[in-house]
Amino acid sequence: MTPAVGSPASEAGTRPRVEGDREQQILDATLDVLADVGYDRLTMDAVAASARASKATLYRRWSTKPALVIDALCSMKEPHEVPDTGTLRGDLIAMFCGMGGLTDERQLVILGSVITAIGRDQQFAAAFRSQFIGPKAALSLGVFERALERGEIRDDVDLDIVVPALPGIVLHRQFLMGEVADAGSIERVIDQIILPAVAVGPRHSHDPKDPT
Amino acid sequence: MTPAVGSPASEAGTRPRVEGDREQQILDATLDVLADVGYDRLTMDAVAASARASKATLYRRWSTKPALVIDALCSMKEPHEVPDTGTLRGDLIAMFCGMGGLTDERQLVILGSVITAIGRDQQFAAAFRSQFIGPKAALSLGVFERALERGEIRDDVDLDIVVPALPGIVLHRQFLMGEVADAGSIERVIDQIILPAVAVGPRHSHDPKDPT
DNA sequence: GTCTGACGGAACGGAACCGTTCCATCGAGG
DNA sequence: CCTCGATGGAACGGTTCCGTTCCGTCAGAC
Repeated sequence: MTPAVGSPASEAGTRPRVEGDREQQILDATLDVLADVGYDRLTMDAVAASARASKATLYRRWSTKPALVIDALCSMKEPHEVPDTGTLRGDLIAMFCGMGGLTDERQLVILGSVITAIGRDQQFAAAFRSQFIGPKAALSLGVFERALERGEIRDDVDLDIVVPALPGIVLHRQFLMGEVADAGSIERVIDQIILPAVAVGPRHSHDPKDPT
Repeated sequence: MTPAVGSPASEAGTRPRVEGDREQQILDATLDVLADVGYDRLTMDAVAASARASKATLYRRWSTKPALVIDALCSMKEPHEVPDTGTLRGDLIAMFCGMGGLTDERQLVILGSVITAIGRDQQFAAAFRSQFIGPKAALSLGVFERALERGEIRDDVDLDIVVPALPGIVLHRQFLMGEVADAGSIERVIDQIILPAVAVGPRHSHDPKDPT
C-alpha cells in the first residue's frame, strides 16, 4: 500500500532523495505497516517495500525494529490543544471525538497493534507510555483541572482514576466488544458514566454559564 | 462453526490412547505458550514442545493455529457464579477481584495476547467474543440486574454502557498505563466511577435521545 | 499372544525474515 | 565536469516456522 504521503517534488520515476522529510516518509510507511499487520508481524522488508526504501537505509538509521517503531509512534501528530468550550462535557467531546481522539481509526488500529509489544518489551512500553500515552493523558488531565476550577466537578475527585476512565471504556468497547467508536457512543459514555461520577453533590450542575 | 474439533472423551472405546484429558493438557500448553509469547508468535512447534506432544498429533486434531487457540480459549474455566453479597459493591468486588476476574494474572496476559488476533481475524474475533467475553458479560449483567431489583441503582441506567465500563477502565490501566490490577485499585474504580454513575438520586438527563 | 492404531519423535522441502553486504545510480558540492 | 556520499535494489547465509510424512513404540482390543 502506497502511503498517501507522496513527495510533492519528486515523482514519476525519479528517485526520492533524502529531502529531510524522507525520514518522516519512512516513519509513515512504518505506521502503515503497523496498522496493517500489527507489531509482531511487522517486518523490515515490508517497511522498506512500503516506503520504497532499501533495508540498508532502514538499518543505517535504526538499529532494530523496536527502535524504528518507537520512532514512528513518536512521530505521530499530537492531538491539538483542547479548545475551552466552557464545559467539561464540551471539552471531553471536543478532545475525544476530534482528530487524534478515540474516533481516529488509524490511531486506534495502531494502538491495538502495539499492545502485545507493550506487554513484552519493557523499553518499548516505557517509550510508548511517555511518548504516546503521556501527552494525551496530560491533555485530558488539563480538561478535568479546568472543570475543577470552574467548580463543575467535585473537588475530591481522584483524577488518577477519573481521567483515564473514558478512554478505557471506549477502547474496551472497541477492542474487546468489537464496537466501532463514534461520536455518539463516546457521548453516551460521557453522559452516563463520566459526568455522573464527577458531578457535584445532589445538584448536577454542568451549566455552561459558570466560566470560573 | 467450531472447526473439526471432536467432542472427545465421552465417546467410548475409540479414543483415549493416553487419557481423556490429553486434549486438555495440550490446550493448557497452548494457553501457556499464548501467555508467554502472544498469539502472533505462538508456533505449533512451541505448543508441541510445551505439551510434549508431536506436531503430528496437533495437526491431527486441529487443522490450523487459530482453531487450536480458539479451542484453548474456550477450554478456560469460566468464572464462578457470583455470590449474592447483598450489595452491588460487594457483588462487583466478589466478581472482579476473584479468580477469573481482573486480578487473574494469567487471564490478563492471555487477554492482551489475543487483541492483535481479534483485530485481524473475523472468525477468531467472533469465537473469542461469544466464548470468552460473552459469559463474563452475562455474569456482570446479572450483577447489575440484581442491583436493579434491589432498587440500589437508578432504573434508567443504560446497562449496555455501564456493565462493560469497569473491565474497560481496569484493563486500560493494566495494558496501556502499565498498572498491575489489584483488589485495591479495582475497588477505587468501583467506588469513584461505577457506583456514583449508577447511584439513585436526582440526575440531569444528558441523554441525546431525550431532547426535551 | 497378536493385531490395531494413536502416539512421540524426527526429519523433510518450502517459505518467510533477519541482518549484512555489494553494487549501480543519482544528487549535490567542488 | 567530476568526485563523493547516500540511496535503492538485489542477493547472500542463517534461522525459524509451517504443514507433511515416516517410523518405532506401546497400550488396549480381540
